[in-house]
Amino acid sequence: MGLVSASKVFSGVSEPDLVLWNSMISGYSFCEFWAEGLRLFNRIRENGKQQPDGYTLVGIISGLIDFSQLGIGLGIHGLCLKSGFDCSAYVGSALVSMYSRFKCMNLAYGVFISLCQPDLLAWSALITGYSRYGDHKKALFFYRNLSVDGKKADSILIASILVAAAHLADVRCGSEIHGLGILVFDNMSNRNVVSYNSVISGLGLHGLAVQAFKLFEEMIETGMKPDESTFSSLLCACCHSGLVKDGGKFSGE
DNA sequence: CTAGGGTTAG
Repeated sequence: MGLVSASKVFSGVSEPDLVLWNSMISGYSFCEFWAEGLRLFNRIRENGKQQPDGYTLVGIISGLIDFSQLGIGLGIHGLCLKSGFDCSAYVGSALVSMYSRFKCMNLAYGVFISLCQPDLLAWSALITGYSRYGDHKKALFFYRNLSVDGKKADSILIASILVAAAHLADVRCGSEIHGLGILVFDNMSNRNVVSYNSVISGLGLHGLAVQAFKLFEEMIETGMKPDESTFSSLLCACCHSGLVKDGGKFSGE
């Protein structure tokens, strides 16, 4: 709805400045009209009066959400590498994020290491990408490197870390990784139902049902309202620990 | 004056 109004206003401007172009492109991207954004991008270049800048590129890149748009993304990436465009750190992070969304982790990593000073968002995009790709081990590996780099994960990144830690039930390095998940969780200031659920499911997968129940009780005590995912995780914990009777307690819910 | 990362099970 807002997009329609925006494009009406935009089309009424005879000579939009770069900020206007960029805002419109971001608007299209945000509403998943990447092709419209790309059309504007090409119009800027055809006009020749302005050069797309970092904002323009980030706008386009962030609108590419599906693997089928990989070709477009590669093309934009190529343009970024060419001189004449202002490639800020934002653009690099946006590219890492885009390739992560496409599950092209080799490409994401390639962009990541080319950044001289990757910021928290670039780290976050990479780590989340590995997690989404199913490589939780690598996600946690890079999380460690982030700490080595002297950076501190914020609440957004922690959400991904917890998911990765919860999924990693590898017996050999399980306890270590699980410890990391717990450590992150313990240091969280603002836990919510999702973060509790993530850790409860992680504990369950590691066969630590007793700890999972303990956390569940803590959750209740703090006045948090467990949801279906909480109970699902608790049931899972019972399966992994052979606690059939305890599982029965939750089945009535 | 505009822009980039995230959230639960099997």
